Amino acid sequence: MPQKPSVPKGTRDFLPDEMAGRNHIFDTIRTVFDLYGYVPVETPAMENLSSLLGKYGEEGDKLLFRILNSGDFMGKLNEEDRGSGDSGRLANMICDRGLRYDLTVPFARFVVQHRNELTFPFKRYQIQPVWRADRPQKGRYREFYQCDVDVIGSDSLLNEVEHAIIIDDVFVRLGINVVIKLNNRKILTGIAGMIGQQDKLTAMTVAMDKLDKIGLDEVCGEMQEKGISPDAIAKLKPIIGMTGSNSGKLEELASLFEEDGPGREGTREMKEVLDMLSLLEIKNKVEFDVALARGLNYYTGTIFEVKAADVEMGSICGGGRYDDLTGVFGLEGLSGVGISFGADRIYDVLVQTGGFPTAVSASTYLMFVNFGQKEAEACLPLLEKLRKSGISAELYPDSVKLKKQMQYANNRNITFVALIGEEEAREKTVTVKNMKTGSQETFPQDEIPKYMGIKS
RNA sequence: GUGGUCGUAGCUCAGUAGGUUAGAGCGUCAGAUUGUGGCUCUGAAGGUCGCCGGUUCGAAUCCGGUCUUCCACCCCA
Repeated sequence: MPQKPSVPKGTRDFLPDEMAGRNHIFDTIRTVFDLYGYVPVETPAMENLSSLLGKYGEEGDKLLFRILNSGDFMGKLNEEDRGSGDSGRLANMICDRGLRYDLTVPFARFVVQHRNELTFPFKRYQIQPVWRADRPQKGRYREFYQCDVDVIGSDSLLNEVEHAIIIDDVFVRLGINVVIKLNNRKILTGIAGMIGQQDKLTAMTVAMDKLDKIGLDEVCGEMQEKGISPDAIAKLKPIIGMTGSNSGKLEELASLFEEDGPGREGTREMKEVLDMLSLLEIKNKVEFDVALARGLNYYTGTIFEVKAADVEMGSICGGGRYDDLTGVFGLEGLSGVGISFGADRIYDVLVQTGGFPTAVSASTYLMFVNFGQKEAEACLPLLEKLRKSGISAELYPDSVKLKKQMQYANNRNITFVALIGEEEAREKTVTVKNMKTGSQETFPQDEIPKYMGIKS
């Protein structure tokens, strides 16, 4: 009984044409990461659940893919656990591992584990898939690639500046216009304190983050629902609705905070980052946005979010500073900052903007037609010679009709087809046809590399 | 996780008052053209109409469930 083949919800296959586009993205990002002095690492697809749970907030825990233990895991449970019907509780007992949800938390684990083998500040990049049991939508997948760069073991705001430049550099190279939004968690903390709602910080920021989407009134409405007093909302409204230049907004904001509080510190940091950035030639728009919050709750300082300027898509890059992510793994006082590029969304953006380079994916440059065992054998030394000189070449594997072999070459965008039939084999010649122009010529086999050299 | 939506040939889609053999374009394959692709012409293959069940004499069509797609919420890359 043949079953209809399929892949799990939210996952995808990638065909060669798509891979060309994806590799273009990965190559560009990797080139930039290398250029700024970051080194690559990889970590396993699965982590111990204990490393993952509790790092992303309640929502994150729900979206973790859990891996069922091997062996007789049910036999080890007592009656009460087995029959409890509490699937959440049961899952915790029969799953010890899970698929990673992002690259930052595994990296924190990695840093603590290998601290004695690393040189700090440690600048690493990591390009690997992550998994989230989210409900799929446009630009939202259950398996997708993140491209992370992080510096760990340095408090300097130079790192934030560097990451902003990396963002700009990557998107300029990819030909995507973006808006780089910046904020600082300390500013948000300061605001919450100022309006007397420290305990409602999360509810406040979650609501504020929706400003772009639902507008000021709706944001205020949501905050009211979440139990923030009307008094506090009234104070908050002018802050959220603040407009003007980055420095103007910052100054206005700073004046509202008390001298030594986190709010003042946040504005000071933000100003420093923006001032340094103004010394550089950033092509994309950099915007200080008080309403930017970001969900992951381990961020403590600067936060980043990048959106495509010309396409409606969620954020295509995001990140921030986390002061104590390694603390939970037993290494205190190590601050890090990092950003993550979402390769799959970037791909979707490029598809929509038509931004992929037009060059067709390079495949074989020259193909030998197969006229039979003997003739094919005459091609082998030539194949070898071409490949050694860096020309990608292949021999059609089966001795089938010429028409079919030509069609194959045509479909695969192969530039040259070389024919060594009975006559050519006898005369030690080869006929090379240029598939783009349709012209062909016959010459001694020795001259193939020369011919290719001239033509390439 | 909540609400909605989609699913017909490899691809893009037609096809309902429920009624014989479910169609088109593109692609594929074969031939016209025995050593020459793209263009043209001719022909062919290819479908349990997502899956399971129900209503009916009869279901691609109506109903229920399920899976998938896409969308909103939630959250995020």
